[in-house]
Amino acid sequence: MNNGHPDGPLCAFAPLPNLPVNLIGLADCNNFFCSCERVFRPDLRSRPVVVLSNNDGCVVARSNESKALGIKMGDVYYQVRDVLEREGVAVFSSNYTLYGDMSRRVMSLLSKYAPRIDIYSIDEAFLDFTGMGTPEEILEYARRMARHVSQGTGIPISVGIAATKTLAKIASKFAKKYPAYQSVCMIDTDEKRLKALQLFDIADVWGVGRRYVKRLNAAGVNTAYDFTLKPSDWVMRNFTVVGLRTWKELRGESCISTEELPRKKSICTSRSFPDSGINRLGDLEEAVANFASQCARKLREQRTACQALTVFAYTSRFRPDLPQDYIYANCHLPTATACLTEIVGAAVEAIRRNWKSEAYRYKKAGVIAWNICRDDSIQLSLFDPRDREKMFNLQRAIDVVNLRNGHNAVRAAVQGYSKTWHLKTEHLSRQFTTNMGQIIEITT
DNA sequence: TCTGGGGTCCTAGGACCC
DNA sequence: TCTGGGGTCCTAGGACCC
Repeated sequence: MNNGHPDGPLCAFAPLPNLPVNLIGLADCNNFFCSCERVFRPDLRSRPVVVLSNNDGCVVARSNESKALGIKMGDVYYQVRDVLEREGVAVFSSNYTLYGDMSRRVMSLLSKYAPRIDIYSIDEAFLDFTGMGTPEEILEYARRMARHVSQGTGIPISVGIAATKTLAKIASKFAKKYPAYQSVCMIDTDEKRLKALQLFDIADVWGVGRRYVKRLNAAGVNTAYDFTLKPSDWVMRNFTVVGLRTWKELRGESCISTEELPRKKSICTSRSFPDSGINRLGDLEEAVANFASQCARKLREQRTACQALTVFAYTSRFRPDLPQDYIYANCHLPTATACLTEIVGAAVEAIRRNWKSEAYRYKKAGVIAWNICRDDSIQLSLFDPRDREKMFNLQRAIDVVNLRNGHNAVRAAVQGYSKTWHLKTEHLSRQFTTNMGQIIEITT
């Protein structure tokens, strides 16, 4: 293939010779959060449903009926509340405990269908179908998989299959949109690929966000097909290697790896505060201490430790009438750690050091742990005054106690109990699948 | 009154070294 | 008085994803 200056579509898209044909599947749960809520509320099966973000801030998931009513992703709840009420939409606060557990069930069923599965997000996974049969066989196989997941969990899924991840994403959107595909759409020939790209808006391509769309439209690119006609050096110049990867993937050249996801490189816990935010140092310390404690727990869960922390807090940009401020504090730890007391201590110290005054109302704050390494290969420091082994044992004892008695049964004092900064969740469903006390009841 | 949370990757530019 | 150039590392910021 000449590098980026196609003479014409057919020539440009001739399949590469002598390369094995990959077939990558993308299984995507339909309207995942809404579907999770519906599993336990069959009365909602044909009623519109929406799920709200933390603090009941905005709409983050919509059932098809809600989409048809014109409810948009990201709509601000208080601005659409009247419409939702008028139309009889069932409204839920985010119930991540429930969604996480349902996700595990879906993924566990999917993993029975492919030798390699790459869980990309809470509701999506890539499956490697390469070499598992003829395209027709794989199509049938994937349809069986989709039926199995839907029967086994109550969550409907759509599957796209193609030579690259980006094309598989496109295929899955077709599968979701047109019932005739019976939940699975496969792009296995160049002819189908060209047709799909011509029908596909560039704005909906994986890896193309709002900023890119603006620039692409200005350059006359409106469909995914238009983009593939641009020369590669133009793509490189304007959209860096990131855009070039997408360009190649659309042309059928796989370059987004299907390797297993590595351990996380950063771990973040952050929240918005209800109402207009908090302005007392004590409250902010308490919130930051709890975020830090959660980061430490996530680090230990994946058996890692971190050597740097960032603590941030900022005021609401939607309130220009209030004074604006942004606290951003980095701190490095002498030795990598996942120990509650150390991480909470460092985070609280950082926020104290950067505190300005009660004139600011902080709307959101968070803690990011980074410089992460495995906990079995921590580089020790010669000048470390602490007894590492003792701290490690203490942490393990705390974890054991908390496992039996709940997350924060043993906590740092500064984590407190005041909860002035806690989330608003006025429409929370129960923890049907993870809490014996909230298990579903059948009444006759 | 009320506007989410948790990630990754890439690049530009400054600091620093030889 | 004259004051280089190339490499590497780190960080902030911008873009993207769900």
